[in-house]
Formats: sequence, structure tokens, C-alpha cells
Amino acid sequence: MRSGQVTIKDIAKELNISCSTVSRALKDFPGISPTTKKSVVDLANKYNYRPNAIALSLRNQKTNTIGVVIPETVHFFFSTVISGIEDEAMSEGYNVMICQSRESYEREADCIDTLMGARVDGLLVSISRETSDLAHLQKVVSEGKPLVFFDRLVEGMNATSVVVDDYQGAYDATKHLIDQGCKHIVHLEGPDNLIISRKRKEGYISALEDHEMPIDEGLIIECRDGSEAEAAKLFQHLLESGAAIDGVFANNDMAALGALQASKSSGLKVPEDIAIIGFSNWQFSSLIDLSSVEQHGYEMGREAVRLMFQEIANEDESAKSQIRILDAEIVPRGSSSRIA
Amino acid sequence: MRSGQVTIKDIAKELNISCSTVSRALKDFPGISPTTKKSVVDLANKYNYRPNAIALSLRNQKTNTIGVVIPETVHFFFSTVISGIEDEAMSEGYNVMICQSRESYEREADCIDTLMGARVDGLLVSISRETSDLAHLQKVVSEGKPLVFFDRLVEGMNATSVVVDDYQGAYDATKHLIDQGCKHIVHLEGPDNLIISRKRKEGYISALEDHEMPIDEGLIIECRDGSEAEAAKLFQHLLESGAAIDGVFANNDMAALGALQASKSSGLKVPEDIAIIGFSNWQFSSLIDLSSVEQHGYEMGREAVRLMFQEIANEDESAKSQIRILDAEIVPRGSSSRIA
DNA sequence: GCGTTTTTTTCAAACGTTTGCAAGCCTGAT
DNA sequence: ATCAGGCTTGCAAACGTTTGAAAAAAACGC
Repeated sequence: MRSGQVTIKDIAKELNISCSTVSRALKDFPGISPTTKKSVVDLANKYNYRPNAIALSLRNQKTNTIGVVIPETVHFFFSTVISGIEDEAMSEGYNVMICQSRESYEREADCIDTLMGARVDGLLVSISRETSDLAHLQKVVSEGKPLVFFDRLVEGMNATSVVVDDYQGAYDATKHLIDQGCKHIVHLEGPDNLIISRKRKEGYISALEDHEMPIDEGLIIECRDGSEAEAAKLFQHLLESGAAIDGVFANNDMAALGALQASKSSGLKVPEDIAIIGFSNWQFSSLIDLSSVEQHGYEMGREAVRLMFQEIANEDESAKSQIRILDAEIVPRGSSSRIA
Repeated sequence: MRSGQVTIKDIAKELNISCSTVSRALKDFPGISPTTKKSVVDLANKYNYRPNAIALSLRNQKTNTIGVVIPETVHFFFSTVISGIEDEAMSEGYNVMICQSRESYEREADCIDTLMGARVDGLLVSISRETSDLAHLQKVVSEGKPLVFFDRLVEGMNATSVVVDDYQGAYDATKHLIDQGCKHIVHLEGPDNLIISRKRKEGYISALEDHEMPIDEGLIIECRDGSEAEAAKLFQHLLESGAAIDGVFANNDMAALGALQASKSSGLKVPEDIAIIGFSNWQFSSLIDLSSVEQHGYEMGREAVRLMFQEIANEDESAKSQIRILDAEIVPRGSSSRIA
């Protein structure tokens, strides 16, 4: 018995027939005698034969694998997206190969190189924070490989993308606070170089304008690293300055948590004195009853794969470069709900 | 220009030389004239040549890919393990292919089939909750494919495994509560059919015994689905029964959170009236200042890959079937720390 | 100019699979 | 007998790469 897994050759040799016959017998091709077919199938089962996907890929020039480049898998949101990607891909008989860029440009380029070397049938990419040079991505499309971006929109390249509507989510979140009676709403803003941060800020401002509320630049605070501690410190500072505040819309749930902690330690009641809502609906948010905005990561993953399949199927350029914008959905919880 | 990526053949044709020459030129083989080498390398760069990993795999009978079968990627712990797996694998030039069993036996078998078909060089498996029949795994080892289990130990198969020391972690957690002065410690137990639940319960009991404290079966409560709501309800019930309780060691952080909420809503102060510690050190635990036990998932992932490489390298059976037990480490936080 | 060595290049096979085409065999009609 | 026609099977090439062995080309000594 040979060491590795059984191949068509092994079966052919043992039955003294040709590989062609075995191959055809295994896939119900017409023109194979029932006797032969049975003996082949029996032996294949006995030896637990599995077609060698590598050989198939080489022959068919198709790996049935899609590559995913993502900043981090440990982030709850991204792992949710991956889940959606896997489910949708698996249901179509595709495998998924994941690489983490760790928010590094260099690693991202490496990942793409590796996946291109593995001859994946398409690439799903959420670019790293560092990435501004797009040469490595241009190469991908110039070689005719389907490419779909998700979550993070890439400016300066017209490729198919799936993103969540940050503007609308932010607008709704802010409007929700207004509906709860908030008059002085702080925005804990994300890093200015990210598109999502800007979109969310715009949504916040538009909501205020639409409700004829003043925009107070002093109530917009940038949280650069987006950590809980940073937000808590900055927000505490703001409270101590004596500003009248009764609502917070944070760029992410971590920052919202920071605001929550600062509020409580300042003796303010949530949501009575101050209503708080975050963004992203992290797992912990439901646990601590923090209102947030759901980004539907799972659905985003599935949609990205669906668009990918469209690109793989359509040789023509017709379906290219569309941008799918998914709705963000506010999830009101205890931290912001004053009205029963 | 042909559609797909450039191959050695393309380069050979364009330069009117043979594939062999191109291949050797690209990898600094001796016996290639400098002129030829230069022209080949230049053209390869120009066309952005990348060796076809599929073809290489077929030829070398080695895919440089390891397969991972895991119940869920969205669990924080598992995604941490994956992170470790990826880092260690990548550093050795390996790719990782991940399949989720979704805690289903059938899907698990499917995953393994797929990965075997993809001819991964080795398999890393954390079995599903449903799995009791081990035939699909036996097949893997009988075909000589390296197999390493992680996190969930498999009884009845002697394969290499990496697990965390649940017993010791539970012992330390319980001892920690005792050290904080707790006299009546509840254990919120996990489902009895899981080995980890039993180990943790044993650790809890041993710690009590070693400190000459009575084992009160009434203080051991089974939380079957391990949700926060379930734990809160059961614990609330226990409190209302008037039992004297001043400490809780929960099988996982979700249950611990349930106990925390029930305690607070009953007007008990944490940690003064009741000290609480969970298990797994989920991401939210640090955020809500819940004490827990860290399982070092990242390290577990790396270690699993290291053992895998050992198995791939060692043809002999010498290094087989070892069990690596990683230390669990208690992370004391506000929910249990009475002593400053 | 010819034999000999050295340098450079090519050939061919292999990895596992599929598939168009050709070939073998058998049956029955002429 | 011969041949058409239908079943069944085999051959060979292809996918992209590597590599031992052989061949070709160049360089050298005389």
C-alpha cells in the first residue's frame, strides 16, 4: 500500500484498466459497462478515494477557492463577515483562504501575492489602515482577477464594493437621540483619515441640521485610537468643563463604553441624564445594554461573495464596479431609551 | 497578451528558449549564462511572474497548506486561536485553510473531506460538540496525514493534542476566591457531557477540599446552554432561596455575567458582598471588569502548528501522540478583588 | 582543423485528472 | 465471409513546474 491518498492511477492499476475508464466510471459518463463501473466504484469506496483538488485545479484552470484579505480576524465585526463569506462560498462549493494584513501595507501586499500565487478564483479585500498606494491591487485587476472590496471603500479605484451606509447609520443614531429628547449631543469622532469616520460625522451633522439644532464644534471630539480609556479621559474632561451635555453618539462602541464609564463615575444617570449610542454593535454591547448601530457583517460577507461570483461568471464588464450599500440599523437599548 | 497570469511557458516562448532554462534562471541554478538569466529575470519582473502554487503542489506532492476545522470562528477564543495558527504557519511559509463545523458532526465530516481533497499537509481540529463517532478522524490518520487536536480533547484516539489546563485554572480561580475570604462559593457548572466542564468542576472541588471547606451540592448549579440569561435566572433563584453565598466561580464568562447581573439587581455589592470570577477571559470581561481565567488561545494556536510541523517533519512515530497542556492563568479584576 | 573539456541548453518524465479521438470487440445483417 | 454499427475501452495531450540525463554549443589546447 502506498503512503498517501489513493489516486485514479492506483485504482486503474489494481483493476488493470486505464485511467480514462476509471475517471469516466466515477462520474457516470455514458459508455462504461455496468460491470466495470461497479468494480471501480466499489474499489474507490473501499480505498476512500477523493479526487485530488490540486490536479483538478491545474487541469481546469480554476481552483474553486476565493482569497480573503482582512485586517484582523479577531475583531468581532470581521469574524462575522468571514462567517458570512464562508457560508456563501461553501454553499457554492468554494473554499476560502484567509490572510490577515494586520493593518500593515507590506503584509497586505504579501497576502495578495500569496493568494495570487495560489491562483484563487477571486479576491475579497478589506484594505489595511496603512494602505494608500494601490499598485498591488491594480495588478490584480490588470491580470483579470475578480476583485471585490468590502467594509472599507477604496478611493481611486473603481472596483465592486460592499459597504455599510455609515452616513445613514450615523444619521439614524443621532436622530434617535434627538427623538429621546436630547438637546446637546456630543460626537466622539474617529480618526479623520478614515472615510467611515468622515461619513459618520456627516450623518451626525446632517441629523442635527435637519432638526434645526446648532452644530457646536466644541462637542465634536476626535478619538484617535478609539480605545475605551482614551474616550473616557476625553469625555471626562469635557464633563468637567461644565458643558451642558445630554447625549453622546460615538464613532464606535469602545468609545461609547468610555463615555458610559465616565458618565457613571461622574454621577450621571444613563440614560436619564445622558443618553449614549455607539456604532458597530459589538458583542459586548448587548451584554452591557449599550445602544448601537448594527452593520450586518454576516450579510456583508455573503453579499461580497455573491458579487464575486457575478464577476467570475460574467466575462463582460457589464456587472463591474458596482457599489452595494447595505443599510445600517440602529439597535436601541437601555443606554439611550428614555421612552418606554 | 493572454488572459490569466504569466507562466514559465509564456516567458520561454517569448525568449525562444526552453521552460527548463527559464525555471533554472529564475532560481539561480548554476549553469545558466548571465545573459540568459538577466533576460529571463527582467521579463519575469515585467510580467509580474508568480510561480503557480497549484502546479508546484502537484509536482512536489506538498501543498504547504494546513487545514483547520473549528466549531465557530466568531467566538472570541477561537478567533484568537486562529490568529496564532496563522502567524505561526505564515512564518514557515504555510497557508491556512479554515472550515467551520458549526458544532455539527455532519459538517465536520464534510470539512475534513474537503480539506483532504485539497491535500492539505496536515489537519488541526477542534471537534464539534456533536462528535462522538470518530471514523472520519481515524481515516485521516490511517492515510498518514498529520493530525493535531486543539482545545477540545478527544477521548479514544491517541493523537497529538494541545489543551489548556482546565483543572488547574479552575483550581486557581477557586483558590483566588478563597484567598479573598469567600466562605460559600457557588459553582456555575457547564454541560456535563463536555470534558472541560468536568475538569473545571474537579478543580473547583479540589480547591475546596484542599482548604478544608465543605462541598455543598446545593451550591453547584448546572447551566446547560451557558447563556447569560439562563445563569442570571438560576442564580437569582438561588439567592432568593436564602442560601448564604459570597463567591461565584462560573464555568464561563457568560454565566459569570449572568451571576453579576443577578447579584446587582438583588442589591448585593460586587465584590464586597459577593466575589465573582468566570472562565475564558472573553473580550468583554476586561471591559466590565470581570475577573476570569485566560486560556492563552493565541499561544495554543501557535503551539498546535508547531506540533503539526514536528509531525510533518518526523516520518517516524517518535513524536506522536503527545499532549501539550498549557497553563491557564487567572486574571483578577474588580469583580473579585477585595484586597487592594 | 580536430579532439577534449567545459559551459549552456534542451528533452522527457512526472505529479493526478479529464476528454476528444481512435481503436478494439462483438452482434447481426448482407 | 464481410461489413456496418453500437458498445466499451485506451491513447495521448494538456494544465505549470522541476530535474536528471543527454545533447548541443562554445572554448581551449595542440
